[in-house]
Amino acid sequence: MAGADGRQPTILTVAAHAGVSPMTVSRVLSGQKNVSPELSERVRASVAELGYRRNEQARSLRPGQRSGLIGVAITNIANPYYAELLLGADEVVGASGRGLLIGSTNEDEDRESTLISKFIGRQVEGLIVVPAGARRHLLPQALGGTPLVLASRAVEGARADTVLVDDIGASYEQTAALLAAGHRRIGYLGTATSVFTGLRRFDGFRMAHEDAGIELDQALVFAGQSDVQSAERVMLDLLGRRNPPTAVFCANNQNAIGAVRALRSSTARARTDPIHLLSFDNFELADVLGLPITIIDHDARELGRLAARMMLERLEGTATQPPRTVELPTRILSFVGRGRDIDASAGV
Amino acid sequence: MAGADGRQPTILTVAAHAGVSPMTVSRVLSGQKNVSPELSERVRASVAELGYRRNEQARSLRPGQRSGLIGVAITNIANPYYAELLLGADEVVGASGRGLLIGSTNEDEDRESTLISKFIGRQVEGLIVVPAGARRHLLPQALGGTPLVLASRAVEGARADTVLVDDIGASYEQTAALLAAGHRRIGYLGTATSVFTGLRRFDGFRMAHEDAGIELDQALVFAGQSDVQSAERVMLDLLGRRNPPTAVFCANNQNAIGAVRALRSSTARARTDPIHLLSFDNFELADVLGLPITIIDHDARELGRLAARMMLERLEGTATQPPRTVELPTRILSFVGRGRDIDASAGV
DNA sequence: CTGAAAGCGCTTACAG
DNA sequence: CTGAAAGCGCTTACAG
Repeated sequence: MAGADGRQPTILTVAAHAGVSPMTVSRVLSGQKNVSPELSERVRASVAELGYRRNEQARSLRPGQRSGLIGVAITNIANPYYAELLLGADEVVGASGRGLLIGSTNEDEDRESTLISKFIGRQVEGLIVVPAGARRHLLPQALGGTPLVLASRAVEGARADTVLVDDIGASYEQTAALLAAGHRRIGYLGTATSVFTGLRRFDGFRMAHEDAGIELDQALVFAGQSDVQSAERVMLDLLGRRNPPTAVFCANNQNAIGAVRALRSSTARARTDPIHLLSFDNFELADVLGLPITIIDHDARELGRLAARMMLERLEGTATQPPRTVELPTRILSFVGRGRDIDASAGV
Repeated sequence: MAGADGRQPTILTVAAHAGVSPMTVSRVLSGQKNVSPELSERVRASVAELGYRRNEQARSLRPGQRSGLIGVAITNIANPYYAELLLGADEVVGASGRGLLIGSTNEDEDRESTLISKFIGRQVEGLIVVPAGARRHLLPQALGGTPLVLASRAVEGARADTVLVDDIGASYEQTAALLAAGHRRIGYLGTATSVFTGLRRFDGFRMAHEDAGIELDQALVFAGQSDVQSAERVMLDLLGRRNPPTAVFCANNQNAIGAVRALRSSTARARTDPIHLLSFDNFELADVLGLPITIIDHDARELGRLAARMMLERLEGTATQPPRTVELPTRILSFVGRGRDIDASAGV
């Protein structure tokens, strides 16, 4: 409740109301022991009556005090994958009593740079970033000592704990499985290889071909789609060819959804031979589409939790070792065509 | 870059480095005119060299200065609907130079109350909330003058600009359309009617029945599912009955997805007569499922933008009128069964 | 155009 | 157990 003058009550207002010094109020608020029960009770009553809330900005100004803020910069908040990641980070950070300052970078490095600069200006204790690129603003000298945790994508030269997904391994193994099953023409739909995960997933795809001694047909490779619409267009192109692929590796959820849309479009449905989809990332309803799909699933929320935990360990001084890189394992889900499959087999 | 003592540079560090007073540095930083070009240039050089960043917490401590923070409390960040809303708010708030402090309430009123209290302690300029309930902590006397914008759901007694979706109207009209098309047994899958949107959407459903003089079969009404799994279970129950409904109104995306899952499960697919789905909220791949679906679509990102704009208008003093309530219109998408329908008809 | 003084709301020593 | 003094990093008057 605001005072009669319309201003928020301060620690002085409370002190005057309770008839004690500001220090006593401060001690009660921070839960210190050395306050007599009577004064403590009087302060508490005044706080409640005045609707006083401690000004965290003022508190954190004193040296040794922390802002209680973690800055999170994400390439696209509205992508369900990153929304899950954010929720996981929120869980862990919130439980530590801290708050989350967020911003969507829209895969724009300049926006990311500005955002991070603002976060630091707001005295965040640490930064969790899904980096749009690998530029100067993420290097140690630009961060001025603010701890950094990178999620999903690594940045060369950054001094940062990094949480990755087993992109290369899972892509390699599942591509190898398709090749072993006899597929010889496998299409590739992914983001640009300038994106860290894009490159890694393509590398797994490429290496599986090399190791199997099967030449990769560059005419079937499309690396450059970051949204559903462009993925759908590219897939329709593939489907319309005289000699279309028998399987398609979709390197993220947006590409997979685009591929599904193309497959279910009227013209494509006339096809008789089913195309096997391999999707890196799970997506809603994948298991009930009636299409043969293999999903490389991983827990985005857990990735967010893990990133936040690594951050907290740094902040609480538990982690004094050099930056670590952790790879989250993946889980394989297989759905054969027509109807819903209950028997999703777990692997890796 | 940190100074030699490992501490961040302050305005004093910069002043000493540039050989000017702190005030001159402050003037340059805030872009004031009354500084000679020479000094201004020297200050800028020192700022760059020292890697100085203004401490926003300290700056905002002075009366008349604003924190530049907006607090956003959302029931579930990972729901794609709210993730979109958040992105819309981020767009508008970010463009105003402010930052977003966020938290997921998980539909828990206590968590919401704590979160809002923390936001206010951090001196947010305003609050954007998708309220989990309608308790004291959202009433004017609890907010101490912090402006509040409510999104998706209204709260009685709150002094807040409110952005709603046309829940009642759209539910009414589309239910009426189903009844006019001859449906007499329409199932209902929704969240609890204690949730604001849950009640409004059910009201539209109920009133359409009343006005059409058709009795609503309570045995077909399930209001209490807020996640996909429970919606799927309830839908399977409905489908397993001797006399199942011919259409089902799903009052949000989670219930619709659950319904789709149930419809596509092996046993249910054996059915010959298709069940028409009416979904309040769009969801990914709805148009390519090959099921007869009517979608009541609305733009969550625009809802987020609108909420943020209303907040900014309050903050910038443009809006001095009493709180407003705005209803966002909906758009109707119709997909008939089997295959993908290009001809989505727009309406309302 | 430039700067010395005071104070925003809080907490850290230090004194009793 | 309690409180007066000083200062965190900045900006608002006020003085030159």
